[in-house]
Amino acid sequence: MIEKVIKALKNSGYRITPIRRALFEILITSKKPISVDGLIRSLAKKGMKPNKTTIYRELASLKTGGFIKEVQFKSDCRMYEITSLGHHHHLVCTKCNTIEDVRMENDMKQYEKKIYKKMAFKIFEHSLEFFGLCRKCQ
Amino acid sequence: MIEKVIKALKNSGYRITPIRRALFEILITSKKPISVDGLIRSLAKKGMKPNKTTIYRELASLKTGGFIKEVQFKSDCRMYEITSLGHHHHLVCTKCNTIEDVRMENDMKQYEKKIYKKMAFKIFEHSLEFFGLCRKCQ
DNA sequence: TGACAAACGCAACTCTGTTGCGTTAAGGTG
DNA sequence: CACCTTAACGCAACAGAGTTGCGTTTGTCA
Repeated sequence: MIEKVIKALKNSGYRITPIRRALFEILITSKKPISVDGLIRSLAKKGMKPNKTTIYRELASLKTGGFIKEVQFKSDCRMYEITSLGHHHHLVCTKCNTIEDVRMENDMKQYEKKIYKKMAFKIFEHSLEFFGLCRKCQ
Repeated sequence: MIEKVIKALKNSGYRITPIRRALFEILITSKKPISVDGLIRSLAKKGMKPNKTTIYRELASLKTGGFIKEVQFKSDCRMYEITSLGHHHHLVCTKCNTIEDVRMENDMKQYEKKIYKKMAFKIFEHSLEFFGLCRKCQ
């Protein structure tokens, strides 16, 4: 998995630096959106203390490259996740803050068609987040 | 419309100050989410130059009172809209930045039931935004 | 192994939003 | 209508996320 991504990065002209590799390891094993703060702390656990500027620039670069995706939840916290996980939606537990993924694309396509017919609005992308209580917190 | 809201505010113990009244006039006539910056500029057009602290506190207070709702789109910009418009979703044009509303609650209820059955996640709230091109920008 | 540009670190900065505190004024009471 | 209480307000200082400029380091390719 990681080697596949590394290869894709190389093909896109990215250099494989220790930080970049570690960053992808974290994003891949995390499997759910992670904040800049979370990334920096995960990197610290690997013994790396990169400057925050580096992280921000890295995320911006990888985002324009299409390798990662920015997700916005309530309040502040911008979060990032790997795009290779495919498009999906999030279940955010308002109690323990864990995030689960859900997939239900076919249904959403229906919506988008309906909206285009009704309002002539051409949709390219959407973001859908659910807030509630996870199994454990109910 | 505005008088109805004013009455509801009074009933909830809010005082009716010039700024607060103007704020609701703006939110009502806007009919779509508006940013803090947008609010301050709209107030300026009415000849009011309130301190930004006032606006932030006002929005926080009205939010906990349930009179307004915070909406998060891509990137930064927190936006606010009146709750009396009812729950709905947004069509954000990525070219001209205009925002339209869509309503399709029944369908979403179906989703939430499906998710509960499948994943035992109890949903209380969701946010759904579509990004694309509006009729004019296509 | 040397050259070049991408990647990096550092410091200073910008922008959004917050906090503390003293002042003003909305609205209820006599 | 005058008075009183406290919500609402303004100001200044602050906090945190993210950005910019610039000089240095390092990955990669010839």
